[in-house]
Amino acid sequence: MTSRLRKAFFFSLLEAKLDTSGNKRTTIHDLAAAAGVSISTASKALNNTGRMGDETRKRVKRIATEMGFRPNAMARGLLSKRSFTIGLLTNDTYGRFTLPVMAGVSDALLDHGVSVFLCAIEDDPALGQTHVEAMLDKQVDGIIASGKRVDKRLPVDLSNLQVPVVYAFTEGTPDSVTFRSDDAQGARLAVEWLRKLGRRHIVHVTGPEAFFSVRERAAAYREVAGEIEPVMYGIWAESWGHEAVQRIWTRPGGKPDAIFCGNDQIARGVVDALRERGVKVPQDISVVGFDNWEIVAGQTRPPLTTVDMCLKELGRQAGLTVLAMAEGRPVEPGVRKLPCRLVVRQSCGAENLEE
Amino acid sequence: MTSRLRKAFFFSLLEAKLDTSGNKRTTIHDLAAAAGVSISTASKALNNTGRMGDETRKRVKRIATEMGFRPNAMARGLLSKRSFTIGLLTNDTYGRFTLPVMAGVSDALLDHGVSVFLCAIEDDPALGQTHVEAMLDKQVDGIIASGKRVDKRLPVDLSNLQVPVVYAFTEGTPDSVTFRSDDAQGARLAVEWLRKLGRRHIVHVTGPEAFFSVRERAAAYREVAGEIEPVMYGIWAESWGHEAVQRIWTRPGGKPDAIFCGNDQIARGVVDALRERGVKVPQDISVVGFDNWEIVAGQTRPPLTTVDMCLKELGRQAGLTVLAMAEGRPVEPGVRKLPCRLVVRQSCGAENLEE
DNA sequence: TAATTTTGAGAAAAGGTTTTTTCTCTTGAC
DNA sequence: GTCAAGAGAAAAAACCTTTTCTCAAAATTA
Repeated sequence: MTSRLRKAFFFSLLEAKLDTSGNKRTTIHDLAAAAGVSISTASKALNNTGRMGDETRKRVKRIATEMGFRPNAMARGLLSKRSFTIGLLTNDTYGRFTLPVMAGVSDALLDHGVSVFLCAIEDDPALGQTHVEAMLDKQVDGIIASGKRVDKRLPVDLSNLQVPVVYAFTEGTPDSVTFRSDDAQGARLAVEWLRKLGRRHIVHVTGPEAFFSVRERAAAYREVAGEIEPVMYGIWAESWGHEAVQRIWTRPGGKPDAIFCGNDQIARGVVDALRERGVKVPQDISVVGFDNWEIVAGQTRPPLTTVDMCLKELGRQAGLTVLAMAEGRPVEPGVRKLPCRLVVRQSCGAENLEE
Repeated sequence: MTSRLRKAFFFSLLEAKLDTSGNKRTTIHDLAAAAGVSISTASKALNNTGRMGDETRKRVKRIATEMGFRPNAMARGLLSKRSFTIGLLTNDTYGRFTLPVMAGVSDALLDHGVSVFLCAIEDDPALGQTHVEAMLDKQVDGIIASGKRVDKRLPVDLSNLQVPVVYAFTEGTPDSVTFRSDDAQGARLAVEWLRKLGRRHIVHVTGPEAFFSVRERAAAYREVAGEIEPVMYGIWAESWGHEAVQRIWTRPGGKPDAIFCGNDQIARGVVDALRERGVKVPQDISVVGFDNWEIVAGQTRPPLTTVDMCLKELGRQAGLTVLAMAEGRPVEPGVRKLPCRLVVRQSCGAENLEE
């Protein structure tokens, strides 16, 4: 029996004895004792650092697995000044935009061992402040601010924090990093698709002109729609889709052969109103939505062809960026527009028309 | 100049000098130096523990505020073995159920300084395992498992964890604490409301019989509906609502004067189908939904009267419970059913009928 | 063979806080 | 004038891990 092994034996007895007192977490101390090495050697073995015999390293790793040892993140963080934690701040209570963003962030960071605090502040500055302070107390490595509108700030000041901040789908401060979708490109995608299908008279029914996204999409529509009509601004609701159809069909003049809607809810209202009028979608008219909100786009009859803003990808990039900043890697400030993609379902009649 | 003040002066100079190197966080050490007291005194002053002069305590607190000192959660957690952090595990990607639960949890725990990790595992056992391990690494004080169905387990084993686990809107292990809504009571609420409005012939159109909630709601329907018809089981989709109306109106026999639907989507399908048939809601027939999913219930024409499962309250209670367990307070295991409430909108014609 | 390098592994410090223990005064009583 | 009590505050230990430093032994070179 070598000295090392004897020591290991002695320690494991000792530990076994102590262990009866309570079911404490196994620490690196226990691991070192069980493996018959010093704490430092155990640490180095696990982290693939330092110098030691190959056999020692393997043995420590094996025993660590057997014991189910997992290093205490707090002790580790105390030293490294990293918590491997970030905060996701949002004022989107429905989760329409935040959940996909969250999924992307989480997906990107999980591999790096980073977990995400979700903090929903519902346009309440006091609540926002409280959440931010809680996050700072928890030593988050960074914060992602997310919203439901790219031209509105969150009701909380993140400008002088000592942790990196990235904005995703919400307006950021001038010198910050901001991710948003490319609304103009998305709108072009939709309108060009309609034109490719042979549609020539395209109407744009959308949300309030006060929204930046609305203006961007409208500008793109005007740019590529060919035969242009005044953009119909309204609200983000099915009822507006209904009303818009009502207006179009009661006014004099020709009827459109396509309607490009500002979001899926409006599109759904439009489709329902058209059906009630006996206008066939997609045979008589094509309708395209925006957002790809499954629950709306998928349940519409027929299911909506719509523009997807790839929010998960947006979240992924925001996550990687805030991580890079937390690790001190240089990140260029500015607004990054991410491309949208078109999701083809049946409201434009692609299959029929392409044959 | 007293000794204490001289010391404070010396230290603050020293600190000022050191501070030029980098913008480190102010620690309790800095605070103690600035206040001219020892670290332990500073700690006790802030935590209202120990003995010291009233003046000293106040001075330390004042200086702490001035310096913007916030204790390092990791150092604190290392000692107290509490991270003031819990994990919320969910497989509900839409967030239909999880977001309200999350809001409640967060709301309940924010006052206690506890933050929430949201971990979305999409029915992927490997992903679930990874998230759970990440949470354990981060030393969460507890875990809330949440789902989209009360009779299904999350695809991850939480039974032998050394942290407390509470189940919310998902099935738990036998000896665990589980929160769920009282589906039977909710269904009774709906049907009793219809009867109170004078409806006598009530049909129940609902989701798949395999769902426990469906069976509970159906049983309650049979119990209080008076004139009973066979429950119409189907799927959770608008299309099923359409089809059900089609079936009811094409079969021989009298037509119902009320339809109690298993969820809001089905109810919406029903309402739309009725309108298309020229049957007036709520004049000719009352429709009531289940879930109170704003985006569906509110956009239906007319807006749906529906049963709200009070998921936020459910989350709140789950949060407080897991906190109690984390603090070692005794918690009785078992299934806790929380009452639902009826949200009256216009699909039952309450106003008209009550006059 | 003596001197030098390499290898393997332990000791110790650091990180920021809380808690327990210890120390130093002051004050009042005998 | 000595003691005891007690207040006020400092010192030290503890929490768990990583990292740097040190040291002994083995291997290599001169």
